[in-house]
Amino acid sequence: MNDDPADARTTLSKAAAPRRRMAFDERREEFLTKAIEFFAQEGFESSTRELARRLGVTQPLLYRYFPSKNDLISEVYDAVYVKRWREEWGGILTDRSRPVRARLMEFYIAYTDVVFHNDWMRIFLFSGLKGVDINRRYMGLVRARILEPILTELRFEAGLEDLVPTDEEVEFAWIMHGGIFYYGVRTLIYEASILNNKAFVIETAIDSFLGQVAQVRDDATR
Amino acid sequence: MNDDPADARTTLSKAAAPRRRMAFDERREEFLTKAIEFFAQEGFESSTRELARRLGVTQPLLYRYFPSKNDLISEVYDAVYVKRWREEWGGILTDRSRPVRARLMEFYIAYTDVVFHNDWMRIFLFSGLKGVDINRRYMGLVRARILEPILTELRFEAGLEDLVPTDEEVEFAWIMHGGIFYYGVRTLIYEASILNNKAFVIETAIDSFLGQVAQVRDDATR
DNA sequence: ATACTTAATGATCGACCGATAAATATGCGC
DNA sequence: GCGCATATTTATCGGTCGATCATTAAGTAT
Repeated sequence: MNDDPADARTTLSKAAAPRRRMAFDERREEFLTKAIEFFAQEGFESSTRELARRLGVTQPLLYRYFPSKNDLISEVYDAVYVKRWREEWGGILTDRSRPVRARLMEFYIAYTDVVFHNDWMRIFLFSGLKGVDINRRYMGLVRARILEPILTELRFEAGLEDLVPTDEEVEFAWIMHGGIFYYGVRTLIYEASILNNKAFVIETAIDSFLGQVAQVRDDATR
Repeated sequence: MNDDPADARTTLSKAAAPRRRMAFDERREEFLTKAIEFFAQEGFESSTRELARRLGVTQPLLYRYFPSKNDLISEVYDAVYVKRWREEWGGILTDRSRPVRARLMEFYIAYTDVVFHNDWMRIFLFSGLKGVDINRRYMGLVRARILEPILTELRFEAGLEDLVPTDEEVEFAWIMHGGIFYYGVRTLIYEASILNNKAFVIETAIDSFLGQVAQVRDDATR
């Protein structure tokens, strides 16, 4: 339909796009930001040509900023998994001046404020299916920095001496976490949630968890 | 390394593979079964050439059995989503001669016996990310045939007259379902589960749900 | 205004993709 | 054992992919 090679940047406008010359760091940032959005939407199998088209630049330009497509993807992982992790989350969970329930509520509201976004969710699922190592590491982080601290705080609040949770407790905490996470999947990926009420889901998931956690603890340590 | 075109079927053996002539229906079945496994592992973006290589046949042969790659993928969806759904699941949940808790246990054991397989899980996640329509329909099926019946049976067991669950109850049932489902994801996709104890997870998820469902019901209908 | 640095483009390579058509050979009915 | 229907292969087409390299032009310093 349009074979004009000078028109490679935009398929719509016939006129050659003006060549905008940007500072290196600024351009690189722009590429990475758009790459997150692009790969989240289309998956990592999508082409660098399509990404360049959306950026309004030619495809070889990407290779001046990232040595290969895989390197770009690695930076996407890093920007999503590592850079969006909030160190203050740990502080919310371990603040013993407040009841654990209130801490859990505040934490999960804050956590899902970061995680319940289309690009975060989709990149998490895409990379999980690709069997990427960083994905497994992220699961370990959730366990060590979120679930185990929660269970330790609950043991402390219950007046127990041994603050180290059992595997059964951790698995049970994963069920709560998974229930909340899967609400995000249903809402953002499958667009199949009923209530648009994140706070309700978090609150009931937490209360359901808190109502049963002592039982799980006693059964395991019996 | 090996450019011999007569060697297209297998990259390892130098000797030309014997041309095995199979009955149409049998061959078609073989292709479909292997395609489920293949696309589950590698994703739907993977090539028909690679699939043919794993089948030990040439790539054009696939096109005598399926008109296009997309048609083959559609049959994969059908084989996984539709054909593996068990009609008897509904009967388990609505058998009022038994307590709901026992029915829930039996159902989720049976359900996860089907769903907690690598190919089912991965195809579900892959197709969900592709935004395939059949995926959303499946979620509707889970709600209508599993979650709503469960909540209706619980309302009946509680002696309520109105057996129609509220949106809040359905959302809460999704949390339990998601908690169980996400255990399968952790185990099969991320290989990051702690306990290899499906029954424990199902039991605690159900008890955690049952312990809170009356509260959710009362809050919503208040 | 001119020169220089380098951001950005144009052209292209070899590999791989889905799909089609012609050639081949396998196994069954007779 | 022979002939034939058709399962299977070989060859190939047009298109797309990641990546490289030579060329062009935008902005800045002088």
